[in-house]
Amino acid sequence: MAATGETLTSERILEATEEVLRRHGPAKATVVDVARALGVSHGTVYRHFRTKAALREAVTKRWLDRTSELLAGIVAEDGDPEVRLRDWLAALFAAKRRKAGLDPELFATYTVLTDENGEAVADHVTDLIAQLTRIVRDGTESGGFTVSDPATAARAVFHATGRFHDPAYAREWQRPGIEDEFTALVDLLVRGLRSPSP
Amino acid sequence: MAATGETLTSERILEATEEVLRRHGPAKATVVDVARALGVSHGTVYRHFRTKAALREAVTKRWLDRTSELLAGIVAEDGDPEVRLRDWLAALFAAKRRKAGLDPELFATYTVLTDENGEAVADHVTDLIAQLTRIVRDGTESGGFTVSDPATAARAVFHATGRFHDPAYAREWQRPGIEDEFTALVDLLVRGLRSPSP
DNA sequence: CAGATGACAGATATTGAAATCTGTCATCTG
DNA sequence: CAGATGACAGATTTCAATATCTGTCATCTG
Repeated sequence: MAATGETLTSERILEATEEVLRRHGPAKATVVDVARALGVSHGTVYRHFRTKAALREAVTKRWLDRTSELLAGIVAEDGDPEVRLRDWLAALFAAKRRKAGLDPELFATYTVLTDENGEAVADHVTDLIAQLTRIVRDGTESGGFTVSDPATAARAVFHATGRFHDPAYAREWQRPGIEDEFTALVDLLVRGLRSPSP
Repeated sequence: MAATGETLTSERILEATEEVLRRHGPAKATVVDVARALGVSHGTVYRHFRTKAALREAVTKRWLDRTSELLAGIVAEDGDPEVRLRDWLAALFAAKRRKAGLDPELFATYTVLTDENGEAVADHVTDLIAQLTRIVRDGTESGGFTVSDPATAARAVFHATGRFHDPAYAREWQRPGIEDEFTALVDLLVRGLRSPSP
């Protein structure tokens, strides 16, 4: 019997799971904990998610999607593609750095989750590169950028800036001078995109 | 009493330590193992290295230095800086990828060692960026590159290519298409370095 | 009868006692 | 006496017993 009067939805299970992960961390968060938090038996949770791994993957996807949505707004703007590219990269860096700085434990928890859900991360990366591709293509069509293959260039830009968005580098995001390094790299990449063909 | 007639040098201890690490892996390699491999008591090893951590750090440095020396050869060549830059980056990628592919366990062992010796790695990175800076400066002076600060640009290039030399990405180095990604990124960076000032 | 339950088997994690290792140092040896 | 040794204390790791968890399913309930 549920402790609240609300219907038990997958959505509510995901919220409870996030809370349990926040409280106990990724190593100790169990399906039993999630069920207890919801006031149901753990068998009920398994009615909505086939396995614990599937539940954790769903939580991971939700988390990644929040970032995607934030950045999609910048892609949709109209304005100078170069400015949008810089804004997009800066927003990605800022979002990650903010999360890592604000609640390092929670960030570490999600880093564990992303490490164990390679496919969800790959999808997310595909999504982000598609967003970047759109900006680069806009820049190519409006004449600011001179790349032959926007998708390839976008992929290169994404991976080149990994140091500023890959959680593996989170430790470095607190260091002084990191902002300047970010700016120097983005400047170099933008110069490369604008450069007259070789 | 040593099993061989040779004098016990720090060098011989380092060689034995590498062998023990290769055989037992980073988690199980002990100072006692190293002493046994040399036919001496473990107290003797402590006469040459104050702690186990210092011993492992020395092994790590040796390993990193081998890569530095390899690349220093390319820096010293004379020839088109753009070509040297491409060669240098390709050599770094190839060396890492070769090691990771040839003996994944040993590579994993050294990845653990580098993870626990942040300072040695930082020195190594400083060294590599200094090498890159020399190439970029040459390119600037001979007119091929147009950057205002070669050291900053070199740092940006190094970090931009992290995906192709940071052991954290070793898994991706086996994937098809990785060569093309590498080429696309290096092309973009070189275009950025050559680009007329903004 | 749709949805929830909790007992259950096998897998995984925790725990605490025993074994091993690290680092020191008084002693030994060539 | 420079260099090596091995006994030792405290720290760390191993191992096996114990507890908890995951995932299933026969049963229950509104």
